[in-house]
Amino acid sequence: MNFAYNNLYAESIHLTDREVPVNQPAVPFPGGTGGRRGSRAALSGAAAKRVERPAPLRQAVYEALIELIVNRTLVPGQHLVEVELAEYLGVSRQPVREALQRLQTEGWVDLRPAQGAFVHLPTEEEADQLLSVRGVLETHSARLAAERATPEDVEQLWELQEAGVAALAAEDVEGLVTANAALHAFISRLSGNTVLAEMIGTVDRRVRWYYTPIARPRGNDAWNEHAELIKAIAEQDVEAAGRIMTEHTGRTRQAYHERQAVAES
Amino acid sequence: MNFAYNNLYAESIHLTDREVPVNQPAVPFPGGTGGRRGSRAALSGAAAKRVERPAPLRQAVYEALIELIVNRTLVPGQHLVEVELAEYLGVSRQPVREALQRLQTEGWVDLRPAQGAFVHLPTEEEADQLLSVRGVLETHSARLAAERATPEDVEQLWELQEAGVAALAAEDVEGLVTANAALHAFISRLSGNTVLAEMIGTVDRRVRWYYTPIARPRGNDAWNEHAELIKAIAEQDVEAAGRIMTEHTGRTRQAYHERQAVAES
DNA sequence: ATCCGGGTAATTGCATACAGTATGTCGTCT
DNA sequence: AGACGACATACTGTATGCAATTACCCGGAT
Repeated sequence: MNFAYNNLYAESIHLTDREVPVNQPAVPFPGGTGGRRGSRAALSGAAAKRVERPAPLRQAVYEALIELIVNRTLVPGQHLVEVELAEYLGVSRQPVREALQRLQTEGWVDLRPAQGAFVHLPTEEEADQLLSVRGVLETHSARLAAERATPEDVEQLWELQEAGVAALAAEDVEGLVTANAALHAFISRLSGNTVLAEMIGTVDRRVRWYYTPIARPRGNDAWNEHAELIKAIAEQDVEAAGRIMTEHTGRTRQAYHERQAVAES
Repeated sequence: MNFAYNNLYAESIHLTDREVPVNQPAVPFPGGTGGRRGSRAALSGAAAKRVERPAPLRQAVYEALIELIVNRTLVPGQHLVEVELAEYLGVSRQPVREALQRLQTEGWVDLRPAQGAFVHLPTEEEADQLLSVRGVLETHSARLAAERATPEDVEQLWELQEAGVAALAAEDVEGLVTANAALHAFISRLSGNTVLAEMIGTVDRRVRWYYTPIARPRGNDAWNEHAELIKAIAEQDVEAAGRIMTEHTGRTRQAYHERQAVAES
């Protein structure tokens, strides 16, 4: 049953965040085990992306598990048995455990001592709180983006907007979600605040997990609001950008609850 | 050299966040390995805290490492060799590795594939960004707290305030930092948003790491601002609470930079 | 002298083995 | 029949072993 081994590499080796493969600018640190790193002056300018590091298995496992959770193969509340995951992914328990550690701190699974990992089971209250936090972070990011966006950035924003509208017209739910994520991610990057952008990244990913089911009906309004937002950013209108983003995320939050209400009836 | 083994248990077994030792309300999950849990009707009402779970070593290691980082035993940029840490803490490499995973996602260390863990080396820019995000989160939390605080809560706030002022008078830097953390943590809990509170918790802890050196000079003003903030919360004045917190965190941020400027001269 | 090369030591990454703990089941006693 | 208790099983937690990669060191060539 370990067909997935290849799959794993073929599919999810886009080592996105974290796990920095770069070598730091050789800072001479005080304590340390002993300076083992020599200084190599040249080549410092070009931001050359080091190719093909031996991407650790834990990274691949981590991403594979998120994928399995998001697409509901692993359902909330499910007990994740380490050896099962390991066999399924064709690795040993070790990288699985390391991935689980990371998944825990990011809220995807809960680790119960001596009992193991369980796919996180979000309550409606928690989802609401997450959406609330998301609103605050996104608003801040929108304001900063409005301050700093260049015309080229705005150009890119419009392109992302078009992609989203196209997906909307094509009823491409998958594409819609992706486009939405891309737009918000780009704005967060425009903010120039890396810490903020990373935080939004993880929060949004979780939001998307809870929220995917309602992406469709909200689509129309959402992308109109996106257009408004881009306009505000283009005009560097900080207040407007912040206000629109607050409303935008607020409506998303509301849509979530309405959908919940329907789902329970 | 493994005297630290006892230390480790004696000192840092206050399993704070995460690692939920509670047994969930027995949700019947669809997939799962198979329902192994029986239902026990009685005793369900009383919220009895299950005592003394076998706290995993990784948890203790995690906390020990944070302590070592915060108190500068492990200096930023330092290469953390797994077997050294393991020997020092009196455990094997395994729990160390798991702790490092978690430390990475929370920004304490950087993991470079095939090279190991390095204590995170914060740039001034990053510290600024973190302080910026902190301001936003804390402001949100202050507003929510103002909405919901009961007179009893306000009472507690004043007690925390007194503790801080006392530490200030006694020139107790350690106590000052602790009191400050306690006050902010309490407010974040008052917000009623658990997700927000947790996020503030981790952000604040990192801020404290960067910021501890300047806690003293800023102390006086900070605690005056705290008093203002509590007043606003007591009057349930949401706008004022938010504004004061924004200013408060903004000043902290400014103080950080001024201190940096001094340090570099 | 500097740059390039091979060789060596050190360290990570992964796998496996063992021990401890919790759960489920069956039998027995009241 | 219900409840308690011992046994068996499954899974996690921890330790150890092995292979692969990396960084360092030193000698030789340019």
